[in-house]
Amino acid sequence: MKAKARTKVSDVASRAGVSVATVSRSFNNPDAVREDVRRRVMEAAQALGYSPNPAAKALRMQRTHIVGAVVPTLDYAIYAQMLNSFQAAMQASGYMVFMLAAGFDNTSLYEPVRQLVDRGAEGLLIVGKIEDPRLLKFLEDGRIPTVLTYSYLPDGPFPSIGFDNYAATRQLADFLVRLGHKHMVMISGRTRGNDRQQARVRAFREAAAEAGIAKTTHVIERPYSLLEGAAAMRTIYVEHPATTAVMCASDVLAFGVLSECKNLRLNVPKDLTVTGFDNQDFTALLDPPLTTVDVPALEMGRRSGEALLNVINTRRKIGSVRLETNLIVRASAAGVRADERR
Amino acid sequence: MKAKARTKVSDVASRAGVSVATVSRSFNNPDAVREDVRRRVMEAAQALGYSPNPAAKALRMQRTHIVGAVVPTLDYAIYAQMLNSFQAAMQASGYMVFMLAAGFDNTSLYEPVRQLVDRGAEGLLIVGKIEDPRLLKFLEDGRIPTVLTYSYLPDGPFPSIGFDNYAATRQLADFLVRLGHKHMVMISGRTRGNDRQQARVRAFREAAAEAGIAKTTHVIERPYSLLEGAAAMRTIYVEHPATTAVMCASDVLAFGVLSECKNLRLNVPKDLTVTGFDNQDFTALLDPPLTTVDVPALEMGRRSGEALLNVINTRRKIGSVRLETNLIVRASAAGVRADERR
DNA sequence: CTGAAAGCGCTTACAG
DNA sequence: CTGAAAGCGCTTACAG
Repeated sequence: MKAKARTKVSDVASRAGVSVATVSRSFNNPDAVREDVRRRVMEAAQALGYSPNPAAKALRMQRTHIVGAVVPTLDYAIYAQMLNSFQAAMQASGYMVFMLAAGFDNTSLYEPVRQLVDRGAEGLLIVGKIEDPRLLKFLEDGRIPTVLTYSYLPDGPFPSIGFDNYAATRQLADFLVRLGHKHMVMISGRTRGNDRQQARVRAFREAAAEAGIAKTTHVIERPYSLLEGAAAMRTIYVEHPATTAVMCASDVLAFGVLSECKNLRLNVPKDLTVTGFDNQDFTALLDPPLTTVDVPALEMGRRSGEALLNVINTRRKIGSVRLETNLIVRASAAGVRADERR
Repeated sequence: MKAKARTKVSDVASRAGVSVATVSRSFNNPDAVREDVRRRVMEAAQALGYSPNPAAKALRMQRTHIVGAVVPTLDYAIYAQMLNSFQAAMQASGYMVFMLAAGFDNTSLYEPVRQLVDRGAEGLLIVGKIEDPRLLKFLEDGRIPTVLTYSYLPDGPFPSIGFDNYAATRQLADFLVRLGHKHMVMISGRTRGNDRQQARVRAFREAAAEAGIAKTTHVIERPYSLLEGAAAMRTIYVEHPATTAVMCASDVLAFGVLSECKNLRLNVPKDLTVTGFDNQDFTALLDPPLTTVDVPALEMGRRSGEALLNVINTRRKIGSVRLETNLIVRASAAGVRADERR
């Protein structure tokens, strides 16, 4: 068993009794071909199951119609959704996408991204701020069309389609402060090479500082996972027993926390307020339903696709877009009991 | 701003003072080049940041080193995990992957898969049995290396790396029968064009038939989603009030069922036994922890990658691989109370 | 061990 | 409106 030879322009040309130039024109510039000739060509192509060789086409046109998408992981609903809608947008415009799961740390992205470009990616979608100077230089020197997403970064060298991680987190933290919480812990994701997490931690700390409760608030850094959320909750229970609110940087961490609260016989929200981030579908069905922040994953993916196409086609600098987030208040967050207002 | 011209073999050649043939050989057949010459070439390439044009290489070699992966959706942990490990395996061997989310119905896969091949995919990974005759003919006529996954299909035209959906479901159903359940409902995913779901439904029905309880068992078909699981549970509560066990074809459906049970004041497992499928990480943290079936997603992805590489490189027919699943018994499943053993 | 040349399958400027 | 020919950037059989 061996690969069958693909039919090529010359096959179609001889079957239709025309030159290869005419076959090519029939596909790419149909108006330049007499109608009956074009029809004959198309019939021949159809009969032979012809489709142009993408490598030959790419070599000749200097366009691969491939882009690369760099996400932290596929195994997290927000990124999967984003990628789904990005992919759909690109495919609708005739682009294919190479997907790369590169982890959450953006400080050593050069090698993997370089590989994407070497393999033909004409443009790139990258989640978060680029923290790797080599990569930055490579993209700028090579003038590689690049769009960042997830973070809104209006001052950077590349357009970004994202939301304000600081503002969204700050809104939630301020909300908890107003509910009377003075002993709060934030469970953040890994902050190394991750501007989104850094912004969230900063928002939490500054909210606490401005409320005058910096001394009674803490940040615990953990990888995103259910089990890590649960483990972090046990740590909080032991090391910060006065805590009345736990703010998680992701719904998955919060799910773990909620589950551990059951083991610890802590009632949420009576004994403890818990919040998440992302508004994943399961949050509404947790017990109690989770207060969280709605993030426009599908819209980010779609609009990032449009933006990237724009940059690729026009080669012009375009502006960043700041998408809205929404605080979703559900039963897992409530005010502090009078006797806890120390 | 315009794209910068990429450096090409001839640039490296002139900088190193050799012919393009020698540059090419230095990369692809280093032993055929004198050591000092090769070093000079490599230094020149390094200095210029050279990497071979993939389109030119693909055209000349008639190899794109691209494969396509067709999954139902990215937004479901099992497929995301599978794709992650498939991708890693392919990348390790120098292959890039075009990803395609094509939905759960395999009866009209021809167009999207054809696009993958037209865009250069040399081989394909497809989740589940192919139910589209046009696609089958296209793949067989074109001798396109193809590996199926998720389903174990030893008798089909393509090798498969998957598990026995019938056996896994049957094991679970028989387990519930032994616990004394006589009024069972299965919430299955959509069965149209989906051999995995069909096998699971068949396993459930045959288990019930052999236990002599076919008349008191039912199947409800719903899309995979939390909310659909919850909605299905309300339907069961109203239309099949005698039900003592609900078998869900996915953990996500079961999560929805569990959540709805809380609203309905049904205690699981005292009033109702609930089971899932896939052993997603959250199942252990549900309240109560969910009885489910562990599916080897990562192993499927990795081994499918190895199998596909094997077919691409050797062009030989290879055998299918049947992976093991494990019944994970947790608190959500228990025997029927004496007064319910009607 | 090295180089000149052919050719992979396209598209398009040029000539008619 | 159509065709002959050049050329995109590689690799490799061939000659030396």
